[in-house]
Amino acid sequence: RAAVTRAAAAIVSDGVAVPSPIRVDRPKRAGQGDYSTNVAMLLAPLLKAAPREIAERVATALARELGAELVRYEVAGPGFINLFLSDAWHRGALRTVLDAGERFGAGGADPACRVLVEFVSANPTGPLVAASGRHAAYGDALSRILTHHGHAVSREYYFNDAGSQIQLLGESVQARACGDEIPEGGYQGEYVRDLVAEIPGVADLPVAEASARAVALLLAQIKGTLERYGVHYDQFFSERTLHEGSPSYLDRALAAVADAGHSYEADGALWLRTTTFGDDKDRVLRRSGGAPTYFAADLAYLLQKSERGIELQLLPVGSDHHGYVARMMAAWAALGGDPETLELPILQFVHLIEGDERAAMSKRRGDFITLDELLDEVGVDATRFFMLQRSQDRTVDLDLDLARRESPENPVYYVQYAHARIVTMIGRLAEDRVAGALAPGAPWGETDLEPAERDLIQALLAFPDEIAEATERRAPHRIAGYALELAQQFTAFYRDCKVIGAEPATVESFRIALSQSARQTIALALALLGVGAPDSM
RNA sequence: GCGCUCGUAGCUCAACGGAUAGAGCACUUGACUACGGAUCAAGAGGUUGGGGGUUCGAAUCCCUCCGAGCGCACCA
Repeated sequence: RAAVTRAAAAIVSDGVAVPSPIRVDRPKRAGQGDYSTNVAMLLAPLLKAAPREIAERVATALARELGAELVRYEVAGPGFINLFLSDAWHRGALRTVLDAGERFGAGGADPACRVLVEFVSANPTGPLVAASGRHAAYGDALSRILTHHGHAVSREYYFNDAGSQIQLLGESVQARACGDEIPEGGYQGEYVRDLVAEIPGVADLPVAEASARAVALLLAQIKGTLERYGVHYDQFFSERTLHEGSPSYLDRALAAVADAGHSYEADGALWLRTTTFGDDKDRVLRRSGGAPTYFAADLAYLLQKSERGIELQLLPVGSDHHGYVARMMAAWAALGGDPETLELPILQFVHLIEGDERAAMSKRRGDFITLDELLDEVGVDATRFFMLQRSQDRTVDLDLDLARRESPENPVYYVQYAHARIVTMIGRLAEDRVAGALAPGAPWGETDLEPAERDLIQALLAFPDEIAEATERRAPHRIAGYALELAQQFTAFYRDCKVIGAEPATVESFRIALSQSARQTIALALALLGVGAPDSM
């Protein structure tokens, strides 16, 4: 890509900027070269010349740039330049992959910045439900990808430990303990009974105390589930702390929006004029009864985060909360925040399907499948991969009967199998034989490469672009798709090219190195998804 | 009614301005004395919901219609 950019710059006159998103892609169809670029078609309007004529000029300049590495080129279609690269170029490329090691594809962020990913953040009024598995897998994988890309990422879980829902939880537990009817809108799940057993004398405690004890127990349970799922947080942030101190963050946030003239009193309540910033209607900050709303705490939390020097906040929310996006963006703007630094990706629903039935899920009714139950049945790796393989803006239908059968429906097994197979194969070789094959400057032969070898190298080289794409689109599913494609490319290579015993020994060395690079990159991609790369299955 | 998101192979989805729209599952046919058959090869399967526009080029961007999901509290 750098060579193409230089070649383009060489043919434009001074002062003309080369258009920035120059594409250098692997063509979908065979016979269209190893790589293909659209640069001539981008330059055509600027240079006021026919794309194919420009393509010839760029290609001539490119041939000088690349020397013998460019075997030939052709100008095709409306003005694509198809590039055919030498085997030596491919071998050199493999060397860079191998030498990069675990850092392959890393550090592309420019500029690198401090990012906060706040995800799941389910209130501790019950166990995590299966659908939370999507949020947990998404936030965690996104964090891993952003980190690999070079950003400094912290992960946070914001939990509500104050307010009406929490009081309702305490009342529900006490009602259950006394055998009374659960209050209107209260929590009815079996886990409420468990809480009664775990909090001795709960019926006689003050409600606030009962609530606090229940929250502590449920939060510990949630943390345990997340640990099991392989999701680690840097901080669990308590809403209550935003109300504490004098002045509290809540006080300061309210003062900040008041000073900026964005809040007003009406009907006895305090309102934030979110309509100034594109929201449908203004929102209440403090109720006429005097109690702050949850939204007011959101403002306080935004203020608290902005004081930590965070440069980008990512706050994935469920599609049922999408109405939240406009008001959060408005809140951020009212506090003087830069709209570029707050993003709320929307995650579509997970539907659990059992037989023909769509399982309804309600925490309050206690009618739900927990994430722990899902993990018991399906396992961590398969659950994570399933949750991550689809774009976040698609709903996921999770068929429990299918998942229980460990059917090949979930391609995670295919990817893991490819990894295990490489480990076993390389394990058959003596350690010094492998070390020799991988060593810097090891001879890898000069015979013609097989098509499968070139394809596999090109698949490996696509990884850094996939990281960049997944980062920009906040789209971990790109990595899941990549892992699958890479595993398929390796399997095709493995079918066509014998590794152990290949003649001459330099070819064997090269194929050992290629296999090792594939193993390393499959493991890396799976690691970004939080999925294990087993040595055997 | 207003808003957000989504309509792509029989099913589940990918492709987010590039060439003749790709995978997996299911279906049909074939391959196990094999560096791991949890595999592989081949076949069949499409007016990208309809219409219009922008562009050298549109599944992708814009408009409109149709359909689906979800929102539209001084709850969270």
